[in-house]
Amino acid sequence: MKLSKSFVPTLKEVPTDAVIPSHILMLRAGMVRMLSAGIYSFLPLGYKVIKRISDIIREEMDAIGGQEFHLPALNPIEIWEQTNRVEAFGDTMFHIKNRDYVLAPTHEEIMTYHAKGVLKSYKELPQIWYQIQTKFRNEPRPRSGVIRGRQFLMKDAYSFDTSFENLDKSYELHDKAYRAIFDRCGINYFVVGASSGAMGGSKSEEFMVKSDAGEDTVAFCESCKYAANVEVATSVVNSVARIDDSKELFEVSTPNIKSIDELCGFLNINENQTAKSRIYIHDEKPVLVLMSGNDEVNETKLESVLGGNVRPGHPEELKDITGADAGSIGPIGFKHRIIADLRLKDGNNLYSGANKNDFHIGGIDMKRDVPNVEYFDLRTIQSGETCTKCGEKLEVFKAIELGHIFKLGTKYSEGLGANFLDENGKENPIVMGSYGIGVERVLACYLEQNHDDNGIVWDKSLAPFQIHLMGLNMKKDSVVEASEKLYKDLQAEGYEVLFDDRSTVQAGFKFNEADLLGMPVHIIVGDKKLAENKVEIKIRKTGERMDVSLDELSSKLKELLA
RNA sequence: CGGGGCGUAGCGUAGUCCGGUUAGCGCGCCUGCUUUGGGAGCAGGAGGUCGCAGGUUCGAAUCCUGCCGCCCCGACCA
Repeated sequence: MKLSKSFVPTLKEVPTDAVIPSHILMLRAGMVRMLSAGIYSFLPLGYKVIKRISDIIREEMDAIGGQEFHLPALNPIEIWEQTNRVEAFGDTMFHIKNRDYVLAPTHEEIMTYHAKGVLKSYKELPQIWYQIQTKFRNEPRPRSGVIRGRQFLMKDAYSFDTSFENLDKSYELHDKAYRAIFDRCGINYFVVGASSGAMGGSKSEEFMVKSDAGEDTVAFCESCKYAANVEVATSVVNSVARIDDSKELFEVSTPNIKSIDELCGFLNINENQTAKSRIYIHDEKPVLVLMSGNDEVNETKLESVLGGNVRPGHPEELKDITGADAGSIGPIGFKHRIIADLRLKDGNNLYSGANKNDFHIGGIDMKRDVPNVEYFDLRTIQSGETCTKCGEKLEVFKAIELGHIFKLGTKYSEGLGANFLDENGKENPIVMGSYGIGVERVLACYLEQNHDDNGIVWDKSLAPFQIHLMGLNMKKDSVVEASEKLYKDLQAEGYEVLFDDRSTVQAGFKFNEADLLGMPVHIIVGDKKLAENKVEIKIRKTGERMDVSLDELSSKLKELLA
């Protein structure tokens, strides 16, 4: 592709709306342009990379027996009503105004619809069906460029099996395929066991990339590769020590003391001598949750302990329930259910709120004074805590979810009546799995991980072009002649070449733009070296440069781009 | 949906508090000449409903009201 005739609108300056590196680079390298919040047009260079990623996905999906579909984005709303997902998605689903259609946010229903009545016999299973298409979700807040958009490209696959045992096999196939895909894309990722949530599946794994732009928070152990969403992550934590001499309860005046830090400062005590109280509402009834010191309540853990949704009590409610405002609430005299984090188990000589504003109570003995308390793991773990698997330090950080594989079970086959006949002629719902990859996210994550101050650093697997050929002074006939010939020859050898043949820009401009666009190998044709029958090669990733004679160029490139 | 910020030429911005020339600057773009190995120089030029709609005023980018859009934090995230 000749740059003089191409639409690659690069930017020298950073657009103000872009914050994270991948977004900035996609805009600066002329790969995408925004149409509206969370809605992006892919320009030729960006779309070329999207096609590379899609091709890798396609190859690996086909390798496990996947069959590619092309499905409608416009769906009759009735199908979605059969699985109650119009309600489940709520405002996240786009609705068409002048006909009863919705824009598909995913395709479980549609794939199952096609399986229904067609996959009738156990002899026809298993099947793996997939598609790589645009999905639509009315995200309340699109962000981070292409990472969270209102429309986005997704590869989603669905497996159809006769049993949960066979589903395990399909699941394993996808697990392998996903690792192959992300490896080939050059992504540095890790796999997190996730809770399967409301989808009713038994197992689920997320493929994640560490990034401050991520929306998930995960705990990761570098040493043993333990990884878990912080919502469910555990760590080795010592419980507060029990002291031999258990004091009596006593009340202390603590004017204007609200936080644990203030309390510790005021009384000159340690954080682990305190028990923080949080009031949650569950089933319309208050529950007092006691945490040690500044430990944060993990609401996901709390919900799984209590069963069902919880919400923090409103400030107005707190006074009604406890007689005090937040900051002075405690277990002594509290009339409703009390649960506490495991760290507090059987602790004594603790300080907590007195359920009276500006007072705290000391000398609390959990065994003696809070006899009905129940203990659970309720804390949100923190970076630096000890891994329960190997004893090394855990790291907690933000991550982007690139892919998700999970075992759906029969929710959709039952909802839509997709059944098959087994060996005994008995009708059973098809057992399904669901497997997604955010295609643009692969691109964004790659860029997050592969750039330097000058721009993108493409690996040959995703690079839009393998070679960036530059004719430095295109007003000199020798340079024009030599670079044009190279352009043709290299293409004839099977390389994809971006040729900066512009006569209007200077050498320095071409170098900087080449660094921004980031093709793996740059070939620089200048008149001085050409006089010696040589050109210069630059490796983008290392910055290494070498002079190569035209005779040896072909073999050198084979070596570099093998 | 809550909190914060922003909206002036393709991009980046000054001017807005305190209303008053023809809305300024850098990059980019067009023409010409020069230059040609790390984002060139000189000269000339094009390009603006100052987000939109009302209002106040002799006069509004600037003040007031409403709306729209974008970014960040939070809520949300099958």
